[in-house]
Amino acid sequence: MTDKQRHSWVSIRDSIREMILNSTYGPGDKLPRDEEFAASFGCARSTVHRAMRDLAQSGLVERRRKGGTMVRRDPVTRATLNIPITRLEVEQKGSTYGYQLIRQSVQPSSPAIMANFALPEARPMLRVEALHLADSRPYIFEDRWICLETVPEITSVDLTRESANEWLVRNRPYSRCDLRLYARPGTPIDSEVLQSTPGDALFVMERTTWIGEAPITSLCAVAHPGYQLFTQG
Amino acid sequence: MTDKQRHSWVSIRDSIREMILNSTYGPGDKLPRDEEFAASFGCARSTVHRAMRDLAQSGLVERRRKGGTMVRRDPVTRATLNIPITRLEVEQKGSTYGYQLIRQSVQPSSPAIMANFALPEARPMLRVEALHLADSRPYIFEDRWICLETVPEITSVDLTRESANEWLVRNRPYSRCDLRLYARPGTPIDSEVLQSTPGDALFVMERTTWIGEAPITSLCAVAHPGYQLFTQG
DNA sequence: GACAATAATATGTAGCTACATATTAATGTA
DNA sequence: TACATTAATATGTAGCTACATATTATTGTC
Repeated sequence: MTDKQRHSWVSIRDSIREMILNSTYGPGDKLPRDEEFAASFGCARSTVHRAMRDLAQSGLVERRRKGGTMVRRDPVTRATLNIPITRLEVEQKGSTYGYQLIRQSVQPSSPAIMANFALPEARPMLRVEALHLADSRPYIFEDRWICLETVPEITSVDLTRESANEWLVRNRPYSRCDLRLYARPGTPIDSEVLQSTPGDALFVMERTTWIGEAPITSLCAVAHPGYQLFTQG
Repeated sequence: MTDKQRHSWVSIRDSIREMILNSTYGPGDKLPRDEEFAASFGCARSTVHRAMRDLAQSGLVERRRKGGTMVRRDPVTRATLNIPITRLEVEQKGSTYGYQLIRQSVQPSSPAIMANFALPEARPMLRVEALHLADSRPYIFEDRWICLETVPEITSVDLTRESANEWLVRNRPYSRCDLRLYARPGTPIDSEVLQSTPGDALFVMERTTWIGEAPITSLCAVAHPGYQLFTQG
């Protein structure tokens, strides 16, 4: 009974997950308290806690203080996307990276950008349009807005040499990042910049970041036709 | 000096992150050992460990036993996608969900599917083509292959009533999930099923799952024009 | 009965110890 | 020198205690 072998939190997690999946506990059910699980498994509460944290993070259960742990009624697939700096993404594929600043200007934030940041009123921003190249061919076109109040130093960065993407990633952490992915047909402007056919299906990534409540940057990145985004475990 | 206030792992994490970002420690640098950080912060090693785990998971640092902790040379943006069951996604938007089985047949896995699973040879699979509807309008069309060796029970499920999506999520856990996202122009077949214009830009999600080494399902989900995928914190 | 104050409860966190594990560095031997 | 053995080291995990925090249930008062 009280075998003194040590149980890893991974095995405890898998046991609990197994129980949920073979319907010992169904969707919406309340699971036993951590302590009870610990007693039944013959391990410490901290080990069960570690396992439960993992299950909660992966979306299988939901935990609330005092409320206990419940099996989520609506299981979700959680996938982690790794979005590297574009230069590294290109180089990792064995291609030569190129970068081209197209336009740069100070503007009040557009309504769309204000919406992304949920700002009630316009703020002065630096708008940077730039093209990333792989082997001299257009790879990703980005239209980026940088909040000058949050990142005043950006004005003294030479964006013809270093991409705003890279500078921000290396110099500005963010505490929140919203991502939106969709497809849209290429406009004539797209096709000019990306050297693609108008009407082609283009993959678009919109990314908005904050540090605390302060907006940092919001960008719309349009990839060349054929671009794919992967998950990686 | 030795103030006995307790430090939360979150504040420790933020302090370390701050140091990395203001270049106290630069990309590629080796960070002090956990114990040293603990001593300098005046907290326990376990607290530093907790903080470090979080930084490692978010992609800012990399840890190796004995090797120590290093600031990643190539910071990545890690975003977690929540992919709910399609029915719930539709209902959450306040729309009425509909489901329609289009075709279903047992086939040996196609080369493309074998590639997704990295299978050396074909296996018998159930291919299910189905349409998810929102307010009676096409929402997502999915072309799914289910491995019959791993999921033999699927043959006894009435897929005209319950979607394979839902049944699998509720009954088959997976240990690995590969995701691929891209845009492609709609074919005449797409436009027929999705009632869209041929050549329209369509958002495609390919998802392949395994339990252990055993393949479960691989599917290609094509969304209606205008579909967007979000992250959620 | 309505509502505020209080107690009970389950998870969350911090700190400690001890040991496991992976990897590098040092050492010994042919 | 080459190679296997051993030691050293930093992170990873398990177990314990104590306390914090959020939320629910209970109780008391009007």
